[in-house]
Amino acid sequence: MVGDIQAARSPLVAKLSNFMELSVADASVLDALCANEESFGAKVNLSIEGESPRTAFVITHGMACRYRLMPEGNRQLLSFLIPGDLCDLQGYLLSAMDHSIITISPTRIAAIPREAVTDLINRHPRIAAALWWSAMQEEAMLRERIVSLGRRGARGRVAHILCELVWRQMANGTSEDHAIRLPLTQADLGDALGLSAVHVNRVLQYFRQNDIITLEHRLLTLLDMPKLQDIAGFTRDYLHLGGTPIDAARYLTLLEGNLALQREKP
Amino acid sequence: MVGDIQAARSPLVAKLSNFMELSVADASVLDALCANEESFGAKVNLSIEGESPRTAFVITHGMACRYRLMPEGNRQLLSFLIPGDLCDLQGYLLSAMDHSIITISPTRIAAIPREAVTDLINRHPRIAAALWWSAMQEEAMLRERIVSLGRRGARGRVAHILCELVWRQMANGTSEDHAIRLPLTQADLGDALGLSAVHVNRVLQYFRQNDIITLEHRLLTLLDMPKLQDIAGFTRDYLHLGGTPIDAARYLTLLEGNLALQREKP
DNA sequence: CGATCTGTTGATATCCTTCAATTTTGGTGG
DNA sequence: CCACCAAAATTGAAGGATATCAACAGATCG
Repeated sequence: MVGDIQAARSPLVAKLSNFMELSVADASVLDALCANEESFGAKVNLSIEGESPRTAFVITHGMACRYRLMPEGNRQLLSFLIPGDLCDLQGYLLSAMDHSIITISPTRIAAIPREAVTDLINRHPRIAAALWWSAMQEEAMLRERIVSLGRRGARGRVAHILCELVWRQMANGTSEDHAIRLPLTQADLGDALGLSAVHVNRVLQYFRQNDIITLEHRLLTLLDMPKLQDIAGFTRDYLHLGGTPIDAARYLTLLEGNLALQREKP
Repeated sequence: MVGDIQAARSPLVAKLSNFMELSVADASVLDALCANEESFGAKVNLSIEGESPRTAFVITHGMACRYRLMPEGNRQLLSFLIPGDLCDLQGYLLSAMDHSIITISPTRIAAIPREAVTDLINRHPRIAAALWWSAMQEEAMLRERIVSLGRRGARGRVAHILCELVWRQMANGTSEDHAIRLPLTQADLGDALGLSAVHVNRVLQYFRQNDIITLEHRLLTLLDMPKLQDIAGFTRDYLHLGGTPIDAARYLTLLEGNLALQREKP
């Protein structure tokens, strides 16, 4: 389900296609969401903790992250946002952000008006389901990070996040064969993994010396993905890239049918 | 917004009332969800990693937790589930659980059929919004746990989780004045916080010796909540207990109006 | 009322941090 | 295109927070 046909499509469509076959109509609805792009440079705050959330948006290019600033001045990165990621779809329900979002590399995002979200949910049950799937995937990634921070050593943590980023980029059609652009500094990785930048460096050295990865000029290549996954204890299960259960698919078809019926009536 | 009137209500209604004033009709719709209770003893698995998710459910009594088992045999607890918590509302979209759920103390849950969820979303926009709010709160708690594991020391972690549990129980009408039932062992706390049980013990000793808490016979009392919150760097902001932004409330009223109009037509 | 969890305490080990110095890389203006 | 500056990466040494091991005391439950 990963890669292939989606490669040509927008990252959003490619990503959601991992969940479920989308019709051409569905795909164009999704692509329409990405119409109004805005560009930002690196290290620009898109949202700030305490302020009210910006409109929902999709990442179309580049990379950003959610983070929290601690009283002592250090950071904790919470998640990375890559093309195809949907952010804060229901954010308008909250009065204040509980964390901030900042771009890492130059990034483009497309705002999604509140009404568009409501419309998708009311009139496109299949896409709505895909959005929920996406939200559940995001939650699963947060849980996986908790597992990393709680129970994996430094090597496992670094290995795991590298695997995750590569798999995510394979899923959104943005990677070239186990190699991805990785615009993160070692300090960024440390802030994401609860490690010091120095220690991240030593772990990366170790991976390089054992021919597991190369990482230079912001380009990461996994030379030995099985080994890296083994060090991480990585399974891609939590990304739920395997498609929908049959009865869920049937249920969605049923909902679509009901909706068509309703529309004919008046 | 916390406590008071909700105390008499079901935990679910009490919890969602922190987000938005609910009508009597809304409350009875929610209470109807809790109709079919099932009882479980302590340490009973409600869901198992790899198996297909059970129907969505609400916790009505007791306590459970989500967790992952590591290859070496140790556990990482991911979140605690307490009365009023909604679980896996859209779970039927996934083919396999990526973690397990186990009861901690004897627990009662009420299954929510898939159709009930769809119905809420289509016909009760206000309740649907409350469900989203609840989901966003859950996500925020996961992020906060990441912050704890990544950037807080042992004392901060323990302090933080205690504060969180107390605030959550205040929000669902289950606490008595800074005191709550805490059916967790020190090993459980360690598994949740990425600490050894031994170290959790030492931290608790420290809190007791400094008259910050008492914890005996599974009853936790915060003697000095400000101090504990200070040690934790705890703010309740991320729980979003402060109510809806005005324009979101207006928007929900608008949606309800549209819906009523639609219903009159045929 | 004995068996088994749970909690408590001390001693030792380890992984990771912090600090500090140096090199390398990357970006920017002349 | 080169010189220069700031940011990032690298390396070594020393210290600290927490894990692990082990033994015992207390609580809980059939």
